[in-house]
Amino acid sequence: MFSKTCRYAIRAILFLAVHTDEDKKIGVDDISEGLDIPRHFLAKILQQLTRHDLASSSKGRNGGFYMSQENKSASLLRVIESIDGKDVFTSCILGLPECSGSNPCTLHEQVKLHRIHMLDVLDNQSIEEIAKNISKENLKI
Amino acid sequence: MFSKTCRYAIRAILFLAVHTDEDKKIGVDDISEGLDIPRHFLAKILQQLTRHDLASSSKGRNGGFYMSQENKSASLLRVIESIDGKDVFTSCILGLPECSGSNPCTLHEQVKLHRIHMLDVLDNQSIEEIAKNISKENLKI
DNA sequence: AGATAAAAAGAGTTTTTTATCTTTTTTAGC
DNA sequence: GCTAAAAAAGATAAAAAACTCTTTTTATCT
Repeated sequence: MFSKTCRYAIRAILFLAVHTDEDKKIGVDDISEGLDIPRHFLAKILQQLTRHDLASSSKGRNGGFYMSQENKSASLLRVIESIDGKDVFTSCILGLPECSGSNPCTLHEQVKLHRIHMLDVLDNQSIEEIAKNISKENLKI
Repeated sequence: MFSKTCRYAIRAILFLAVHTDEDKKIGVDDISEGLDIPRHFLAKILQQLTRHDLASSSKGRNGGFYMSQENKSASLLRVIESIDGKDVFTSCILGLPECSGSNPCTLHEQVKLHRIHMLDVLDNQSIEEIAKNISKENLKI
């Protein structure tokens, strides 16, 4: 479904959403340990996410990564799209370049509903809401 | 969603289902041309599919690939699983090894329905049925 | 039997993804 | 100003996926 990088990104974002805010930052090492994701690779991903305004960071002593209130109001879909590309859920499932509603591939109609549902799940709730649910239900990240 | 190899495999299978049967075989070159898939790579994929009994082949002069009636009665899910592995639709969407119903990850419940629907679409119709629909509706492969 | 045409098998190569290592820049505290 | 601690950036390495080329095996036709 998603690339490994993307799965790491989702988990990192949710981890940050649960554990940080404007006045509670956290370093790559701690995130890496908490999620069991390779340190340096994770650092690259976090850089990418902050560049895309999906997370925040501050350099220097007492610095670290965190999610601002604004960051937390975004949807997971934006995270996914920033890593795996805009068209993960819209491009043809068979990889045909000119597949569309008017010129559909075999699976086009059949997969349509499923994708709409998936988009719905990923776009119609904020990262903050998911984070609250994680804390409440004690879910794994 | 699926690996490139898997998408090629699906298309090759559907192409064979539409264009061949026990007495009408077709060579790799023609399939490769018809679908615009790299020849040698496609050959490997077809070998893999025949080894898994999802397509058939005969060597030597007048040989080629084809789908037997039995082959055509399988579902696309089997094709997908034979290439991308058994657990494309069952493994954790975040890649967590021990994610399950009793010990779910954040997205587990939210994605569950969607996956069941997808499985349904891919498992509850035979390749033959899909092929007939392709011919009838003149759909792209 | 020999030639030919096909898939099968094996052995690369290239590209992309994933991961690591090193250096630079920035900030805070002393 | 100096030091320490952090992210940012750059460069490299390893692994996996995608793709290619060559040889071998098998069947058929003449």
